[in-house]
Amino acid sequence: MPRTQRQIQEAYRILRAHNGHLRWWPGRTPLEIIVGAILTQNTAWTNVETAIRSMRAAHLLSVKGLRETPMDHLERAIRSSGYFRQKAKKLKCFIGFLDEAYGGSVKRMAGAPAARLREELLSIWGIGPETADSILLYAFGYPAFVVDAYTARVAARHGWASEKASYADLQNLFTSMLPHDVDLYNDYHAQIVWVGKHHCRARPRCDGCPLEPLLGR
DNA sequence: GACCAGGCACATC
DNA sequence: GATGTGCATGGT
Repeated sequence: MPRTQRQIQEAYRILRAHNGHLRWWPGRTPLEIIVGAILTQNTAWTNVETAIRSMRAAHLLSVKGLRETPMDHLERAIRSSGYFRQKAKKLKCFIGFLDEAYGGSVKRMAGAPAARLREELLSIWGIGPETADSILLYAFGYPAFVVDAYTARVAARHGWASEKASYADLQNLFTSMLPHDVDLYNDYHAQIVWVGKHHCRARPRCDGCPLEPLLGR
């Protein structure tokens, strides 16, 4: 087996043994996961948690609530998540699509084929590849491997990909090296975020990183 | 007070 | 296709 494939598989074994299954996504319903996926764009999750609590208190965590609430009210509720005017618009755009294409039913949407869903999600203003794949994987349970800034960093640090690899490059890398398994994709992404937060930052703290033994091999 | 955080759209070359 | 910029809050 090639070095890169061996390392990508070994990295998961190490992280899984270190952390156990991380049980992502931290959201109660598919709609809440979709909302979280939009709110966490380039934003610390702690800020998103505050926004979600505030939305719940204001009864905005439902299709009806999101559809009917005035823009300024929604903006106030999600203020803590940053870019709140943009994100309020993004949430409204998603609900607009959901109403138009699936009669406002998340459950009906979840039944559509994955390839069609990805195209549709990407056509919605404010939803790019990472958000689309997060929704496919964590809200709808399709095997979409999620790539984020941490994925790029970890892959570059370990020599699995070039530093300027595109989103599609990185996604192809992992999906070609791993079994196509929803539960594996779910946890692998969560584990990469864990490594990113604790070790593989812009200024990496490789000392004590469970993946340190892989470096230089 | 800089720097960073589970991106994306848009303008410009 | 690659590169630059605006969007905004809250923690370190």
